[in-house]
Amino acid sequence: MNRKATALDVAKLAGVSRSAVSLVLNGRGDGNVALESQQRIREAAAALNYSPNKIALSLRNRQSRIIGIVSDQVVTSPFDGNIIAGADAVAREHGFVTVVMDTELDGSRDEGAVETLLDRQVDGLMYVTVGLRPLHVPANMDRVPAILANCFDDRPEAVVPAVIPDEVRGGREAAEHVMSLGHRDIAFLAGDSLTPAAPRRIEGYRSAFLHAGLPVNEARVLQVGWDIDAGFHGTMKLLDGVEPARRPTAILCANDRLAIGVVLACYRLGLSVPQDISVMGYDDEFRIAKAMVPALSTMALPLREMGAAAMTSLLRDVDRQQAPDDGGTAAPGGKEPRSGTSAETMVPCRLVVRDSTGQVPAGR
Amino acid sequence: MNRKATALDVAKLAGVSRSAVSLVLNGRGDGNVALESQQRIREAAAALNYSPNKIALSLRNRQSRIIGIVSDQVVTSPFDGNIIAGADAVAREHGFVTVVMDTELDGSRDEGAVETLLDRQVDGLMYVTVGLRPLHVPANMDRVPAILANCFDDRPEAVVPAVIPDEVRGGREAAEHVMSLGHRDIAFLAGDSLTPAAPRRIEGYRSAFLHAGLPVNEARVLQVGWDIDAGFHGTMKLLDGVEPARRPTAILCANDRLAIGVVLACYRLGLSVPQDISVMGYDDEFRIAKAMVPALSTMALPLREMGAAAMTSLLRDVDRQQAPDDGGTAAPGGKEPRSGTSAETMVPCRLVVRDSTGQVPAGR
DNA sequence: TTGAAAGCGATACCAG
DNA sequence: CTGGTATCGCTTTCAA
Repeated sequence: MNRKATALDVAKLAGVSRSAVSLVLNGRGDGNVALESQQRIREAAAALNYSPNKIALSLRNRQSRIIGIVSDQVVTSPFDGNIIAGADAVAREHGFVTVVMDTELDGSRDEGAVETLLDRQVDGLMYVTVGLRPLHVPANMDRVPAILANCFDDRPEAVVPAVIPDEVRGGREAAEHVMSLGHRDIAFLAGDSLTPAAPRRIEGYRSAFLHAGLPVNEARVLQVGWDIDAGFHGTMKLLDGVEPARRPTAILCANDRLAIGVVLACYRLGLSVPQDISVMGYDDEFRIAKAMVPALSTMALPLREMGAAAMTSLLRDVDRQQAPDDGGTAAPGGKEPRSGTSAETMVPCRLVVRDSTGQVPAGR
Repeated sequence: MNRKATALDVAKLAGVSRSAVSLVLNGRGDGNVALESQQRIREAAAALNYSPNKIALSLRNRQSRIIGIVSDQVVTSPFDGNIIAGADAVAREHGFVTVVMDTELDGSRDEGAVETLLDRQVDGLMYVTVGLRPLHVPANMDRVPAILANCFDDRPEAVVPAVIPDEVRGGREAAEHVMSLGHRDIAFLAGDSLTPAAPRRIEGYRSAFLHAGLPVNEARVLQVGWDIDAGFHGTMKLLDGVEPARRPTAILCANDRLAIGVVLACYRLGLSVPQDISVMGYDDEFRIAKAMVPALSTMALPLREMGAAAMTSLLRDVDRQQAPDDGGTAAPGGKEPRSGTSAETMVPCRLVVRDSTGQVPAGR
C-alpha cells in the first residue's frame, strides 16, 4: 500500500540522474547514456516496479489520453452497450482510456457531463445514444475533437460528424429476405415515430415493395411501440378472428422483443412459427434472438462496428489536432476542416437467418 | 477551440497574483484578500469561464478523484449495468468520476486493467461482475482501497470486502410467495451450478419448504441453463404428455428469460398463465419482466442499491486513507483495518408481484 | 493584504 | 555522454 516509485527513486537506486532514467525508459538511451548505466537503470526500474505517473505525464504533455464518452442511457439500459465496448477496444489499442458519463436520459445533464469531462482535460468526446436519434449537441462539445455514435447532429449544418446504422437498407433487406421465401402479404410492427429508427426501417420496407414492383398495403404497418406486450397485442389485432386467407403470412418487427410478443401471440392462437407464419426480429439482441423458440431470424445492428468506427475516426482527429500541421496543408482548396468526409457515416446492418422465417405456406 | 483559461489568466485580468485567485476561488478569500480584489477576481473568472485544471490538481493533491471500475462483461452484456449506474451516481455526488474497463470475460486481462487504472492514479478500485460469482482478486488490486460488487473474494480469508445480493433469501421469498397462493407442487428451473447464484436460490427454495413443514421434491429442481430455450424445453419436460394432476402448479425460474421460455411452452401446450399454471421470474429485467404477457411476477435484483452501497463504502475507505489519522485512533482495541464490518454485505432482493402468478387451481 | 517561491512527477533542452 | 533546469497548472506556505 506504500506509494508508487517515482523516476527519482529509480535514478537514486541506479546512481544516475532523472534525465537519464527518462531517456533510457523511453528508448532514447542508445547514443545518449552509457550502456552500463542503461543496464543499471533498467534493473532499478524493474526492482522498484516503476511505471510513470500518467497524471504527471498528462500535465506535461498537455494531453490526457482520455476520451470522454457521454451516453444517454447506454450504461443503465440493457441495449447498445456494445457500441461502448467497440469504442473502448479501439481506444485501448491506441493507449487511450475512456471515461463514460451516463445522463440516464436527463438531457439537462448533458452540459454538465461535457463540462466535467472537459475539466478532466479529455482529448476527445463521443456521444452515444440508445437507439438512433437526432441529438441537440451539448454546448462546448466542440472544444475538443468530437463524434456522435448512433445519433446525429440535429442542426441543419451538422457540425459534428456521426456514425449511424443504415436503417433504411436494414428494413429493406429484412423485407427482401421474406420476399425471397415467397411472402407477399407482409406486416410490419414498427415501434413508434418518436425516434427515426422505426420510420427509416419502414421506409426500407416500402422500398423493397417498390423495387419488387409490388403495391404497399399501408394497413399492414402498425406503429405499436417497442415492447413484448406491444408485439403481442399488435399480432392479436392482425390475426385474431381474421379468416386465414386474409392474414399476413409474415410479420416483420422493429426489434426482437416485439418478435417475442408476436410468437407468444401466435402460440396462443395455435399457430406455428414459421410453418403458419414467418416472424422476423431486428437488432439480434444478445441472449434473446438466438435463444428464442424458434430462434429468431433478425437484422443485426452493427453496434461494435459503429463504436469502433466512431472511435477510429475520433482518434484520427485527435492526432491531427495535436500534431502541428505538416505537409499537405498547402494543398489547394484550403481550410476543409473535415478533409472532405461526409458528416454521416452509415454502417450496414447484417441479415441473420435462423428458424423463425420459412417458405410461405402453400396457396398464399 | 482555444485553450482553456488558467489561473494565471484570471490573475492577470484581475490584476492580482495567482495565489489570490486560488484563495478566493476556494472560499478562503475572506480575511486574506481585499473584498474589492475578490470581486474583481470573481468577475475575471466568470468572464474567462475559468475552471481549474483537474489534472494539475490531481498532481498537486496526489489524488485523482477517479475511481477505477473493472467489469467482467457488464458493459458488453445487457445485464447488471445498473450496478455501475448506481456506483457512478454515488461517485458523482462526491465529486468523483469513474472509469470503467471491461475485460469481456477474459480473465487474463484483469491484471492489465488494474495496472492501467493504477497508473492513472485512481483513488480506489471496484470489481463488478455479471451474476454472482467468486472472484480471483487481481494482483495489486489492494494497493488502493478496493471493493467487489456482485462477486466475492475467493480466498478463504476474504481480504477484499464485497457487496452481494441475498440470493438465498430471494429464492426463499419467491417460493413463499407462490406458497401463499396455495401452491404446493412447485418446480424450480435453475440455471446451472457454475455460478453460485442458482444454487443459492435453490437453497432458499428448499428452506421455504422446510420452514413450511413440507417435503422437498428434488425431481422438481431442474438445472437447465439460463436462456429462453432452456426454459422452453425444461417446461416441456415438466408438462408435455404428463397428466394434469401430476403437473406442478407453479414454476419458479432463476431468471426472467427462462420465464419467457416457460410461458412460450405453456401457450404452445394450450395452457393459460396464471390460470393453469403460475410462473415466476427472477431479476426483474428491464423491458422484459414488466412487458411480458402476462407481466411477470419476479424477484428484483437490487442492482442499483448494490452499486451505490459498494461505492459508498469504497469512498469511505478512500477518505479514511487520505485523511491523516485524527481523533479516535487512540480508541482501545487497536488496529482494526475495516472497523469491524463484515467483509460481505448482503443486499435483499425485492418481491415484485405482477400477473403471472395466481391462486392454485381448484382441487390441487 | 499581497506576491514570491516551492513542489507534485515527468520530460526535454542545453550547457558542461 | 551527463546532470541541472525550466515547464505543465495549481495550492500553500512564508516573507515582505
